[in-house]
Amino acid sequence: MSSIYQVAEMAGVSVATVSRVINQRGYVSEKSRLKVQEAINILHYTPNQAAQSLTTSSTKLIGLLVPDINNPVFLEQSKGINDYLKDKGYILMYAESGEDDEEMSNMVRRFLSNRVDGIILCSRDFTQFGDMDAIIEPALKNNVHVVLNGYVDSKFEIDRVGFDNVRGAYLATEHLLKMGHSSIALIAGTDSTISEERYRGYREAHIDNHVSLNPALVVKGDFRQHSGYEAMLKILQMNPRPTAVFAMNDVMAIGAMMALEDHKVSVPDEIAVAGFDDIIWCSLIRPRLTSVVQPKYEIGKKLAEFLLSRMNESYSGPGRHEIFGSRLAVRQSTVKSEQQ
Amino acid sequence: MSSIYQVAEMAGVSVATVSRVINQRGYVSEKSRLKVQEAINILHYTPNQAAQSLTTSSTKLIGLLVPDINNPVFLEQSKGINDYLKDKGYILMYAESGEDDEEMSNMVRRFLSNRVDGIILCSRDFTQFGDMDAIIEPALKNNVHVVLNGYVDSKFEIDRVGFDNVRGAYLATEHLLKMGHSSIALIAGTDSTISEERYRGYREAHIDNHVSLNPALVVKGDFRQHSGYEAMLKILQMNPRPTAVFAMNDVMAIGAMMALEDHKVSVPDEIAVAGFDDIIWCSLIRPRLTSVVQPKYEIGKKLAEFLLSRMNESYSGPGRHEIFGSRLAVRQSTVKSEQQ
DNA sequence: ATTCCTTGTGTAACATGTTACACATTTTTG
DNA sequence: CAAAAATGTGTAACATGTTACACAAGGAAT
Repeated sequence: MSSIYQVAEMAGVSVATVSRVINQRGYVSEKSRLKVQEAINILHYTPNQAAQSLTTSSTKLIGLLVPDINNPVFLEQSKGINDYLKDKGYILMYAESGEDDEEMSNMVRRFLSNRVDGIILCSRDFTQFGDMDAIIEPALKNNVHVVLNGYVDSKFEIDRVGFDNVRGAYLATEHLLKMGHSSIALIAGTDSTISEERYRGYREAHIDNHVSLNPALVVKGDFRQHSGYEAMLKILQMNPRPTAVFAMNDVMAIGAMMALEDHKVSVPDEIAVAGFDDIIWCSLIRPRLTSVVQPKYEIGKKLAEFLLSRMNESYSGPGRHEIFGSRLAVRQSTVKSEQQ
Repeated sequence: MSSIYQVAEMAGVSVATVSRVINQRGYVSEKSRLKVQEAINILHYTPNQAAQSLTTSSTKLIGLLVPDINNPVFLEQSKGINDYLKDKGYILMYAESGEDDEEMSNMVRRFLSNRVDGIILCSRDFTQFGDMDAIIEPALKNNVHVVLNGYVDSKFEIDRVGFDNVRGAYLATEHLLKMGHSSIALIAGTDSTISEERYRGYREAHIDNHVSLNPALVVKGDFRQHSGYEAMLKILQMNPRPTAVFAMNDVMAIGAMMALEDHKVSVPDEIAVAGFDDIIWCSLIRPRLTSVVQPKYEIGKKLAEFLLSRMNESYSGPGRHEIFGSRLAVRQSTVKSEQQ
């Protein structure tokens, strides 16, 4: 790898001059500039970011930690983050962490070691981490800002971007109730704030519409497709059988629909299904899946925006918490053909 | 950010000793080790990768350039790459480049600037780039190895991982012919080696099965969903109307199926549809889409493997070219119900 | 007792870039 | 024309690690 010294030597100038040419700063004569430029081309020289960041103490690197790159929700969020950061000259260091304290901590350390300028942490739920503060403390103590997508109780002033889960679940449940269903099974996710909030929406919609809640209708899943499938098998055994199902995320809803397909139960005529997240698969599957729309892309952008404003110190107050609102996308899976 | 000097001072030893503790190299007394460890904990110290890589000239960073993170094909490939690299201590720098010379070149430069240890370039087709060699030359000239997924003519000794497109297209076409279709429309992709090869498979299957080729049955798309939709509209206008369609990738096949759905043409009874890539969506859509299985995950792993073997110099011969074989996943979209 | 390992630690050079400061020219101003 | 300002360039210090080499001290071998 060629260094600035080699360029300087070839161009017959000092390293300071080369540096000035590259960074377009200070005075450089046209003649010197040309000679330097030529040397750079011949040597295919690129400044070493590592060395650069030693002096500037900025790497233009942002660490992004997501639980699962394959999950369409995080994928689209990442896209929002990337789009916002890209033209500001930042580049992402992606890492996948599963949902596990240990690994998360390691990746944060790895990011710090790479002296990222900031860190974005995404999770389905941070409450599961024993001590989230312990994970982010090393970053904060070293003046690297962190923003989160999700929920945490933290003693630090952290910016968070969230989503109105209560309202979203409320909308989906209300819609099902309005479609005439009075017995709506719920496929829940793992114990977490998200699950709690979505449950609360489900509950409140029942109360507001004067429909009694039946705890027996709640089946626990784990946010993954297979658990949706299994949950639906249990629901099919129920007597009387519910006429609608609300799953706490789309992936489980799709698993549920597959179970219904395998058992030749028609959707939505025999059982209506609604999901949450509005991932792209909702429009692919037939019948198309009714789902709560989460502005994933915008959430990603907002995360990036929060982070950048912290980094360039245009904001440094208490932790901000932006909550994005909900909308329901009504599709075939909840609307009987004769009602269309 | 704390540095090794601060740790050394706090522990009352020299920086060399701290370095030895961190890298577990050389002799360090237990007493010193403990003092250093404690200082590290108190300061939340992490070695600066940038400074580290100055001396070791290794960053443990691998640059990965994909045209579109949202495309399931590249996503799964990335997963394969990431899984292989992760436990070897490497971390990925993802970048998305669209399919454009300029941007690609920039990102490679950016990677070099970050002194990545190696670069993986993915593309649907490299032949579209005027001068691929110009893009990778800066890397190679600086001793940074590059591996590619796809096709290129290069004067350099580059490892490539490809896929047997001819055979894949052959299998899909043959399958359709065997199902009794003699008029098979082809939804082609953009001009590229991939398209050419997939066309060749389509052609050869016809010849081997003594079915005459009809150029009028070929409709051009661009590998994207919408173009598949449009192409199918044209196919529906044909007279006589073909009874089967083979799309050069799944995304277009799915677009085509949506067009058929909108026009109430039943799949596979009136028109059979087959795609290429076997993305996850094939099993989501109804009827499930018959598709050529590309071992995307394995391709990703192989890319990473090739790169690493170059990097640690366990291989340094001429450019290798591994071609993965094909298999057809026959699903509902090509098999009429009474034949099942 | 003398020589030779083994263990433990520090000093200083080096990796690559940025930049404050010094110095030399030119050009402009009064 | 002298003084002041603008332009152009180099030297050296610094950012943060790694590591070769020097030096000490304690035992073991001769």
